[in-house]
Amino acid sequence: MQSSLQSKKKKMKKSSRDMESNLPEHDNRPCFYKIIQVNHKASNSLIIPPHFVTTHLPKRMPSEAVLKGPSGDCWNITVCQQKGNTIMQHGWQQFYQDHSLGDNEFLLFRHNGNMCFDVQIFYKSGCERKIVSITRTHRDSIVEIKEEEIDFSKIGETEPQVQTSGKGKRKSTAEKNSPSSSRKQSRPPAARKSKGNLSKAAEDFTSKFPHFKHCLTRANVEKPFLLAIPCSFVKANLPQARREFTFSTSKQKSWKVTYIYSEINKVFSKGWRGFAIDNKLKMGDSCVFELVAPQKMRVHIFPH
DNA sequence: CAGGGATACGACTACCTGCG
DNA sequence: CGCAGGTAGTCGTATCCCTG
Repeated sequence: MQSSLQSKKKKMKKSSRDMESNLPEHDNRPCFYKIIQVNHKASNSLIIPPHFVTTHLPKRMPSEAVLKGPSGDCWNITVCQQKGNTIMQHGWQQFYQDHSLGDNEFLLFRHNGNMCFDVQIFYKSGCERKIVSITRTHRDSIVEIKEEEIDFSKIGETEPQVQTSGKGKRKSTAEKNSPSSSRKQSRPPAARKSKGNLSKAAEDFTSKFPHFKHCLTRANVEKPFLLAIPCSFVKANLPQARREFTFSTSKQKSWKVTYIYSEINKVFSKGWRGFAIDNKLKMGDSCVFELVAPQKMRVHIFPH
């Protein structure tokens, strides 16, 4: 008991060290923040806090500002005066859309001088967004992929190699436990054991985009049609809030799929059913889910 | 280094709600 | 009423990490 407490303390110390290491050192640049409220106004323009304008911006303010996103790409924004406020207008909408800003997300604007701002984006949980925009780089990459246009059906024809899980060095709990576990018996044996059965093509798949691989289970392709998302992927790349994603495959078609975030489950639900049916997904098929943009998922299907 | 406890995560079921 | 969507909870498995 005590040992587990100690390990927890160690983990906490480690995570706090990690957090500290991410903090900018002695950043004295003037800054202001904005919390995004999803509405028509927020997506069209952004008011720069008047106090920030008077204290940090030149009186003869240029009519253009530059926002440098977390990706390093820049957006040119028109700055104008409206009803006594200084607002970012033309160009802001593009920045807003490219970053798919969501409700209660937090933006930190650091002024580098010359109306140039570094922008950091944080989820409402307080964690910084790392994957943030369809930047030029990303757009280029998407184009690259389109140009390559891999023929997935051909890849699927390659002999699917069933990967022996072999991860656990020790005896699994299942082996240790008696086979008469009531819960275990209540489930069809085929419903499990899907893990580690990714096809060779799926195993070999690599991408410059964040992605996760998944071998489809019964629950993915039959009622209740849910697709669980690995927590590690959620933590690293997805918002801690419900979002509508656009799923696409190599066949120039897209589906709207709702991503549901809760303390217990992180799943794709609404819309996934349609996607699974339209693509004739079956238990045992391997899929790679590639996050090519904040709310755009490209799905590579490798038939079993 | 092996064994075992603790824990995180994935898979699944059950149940509720809303809508046609 | 049936179906689809959404949520909460349970259980099994994999993995981490401590101990001997």
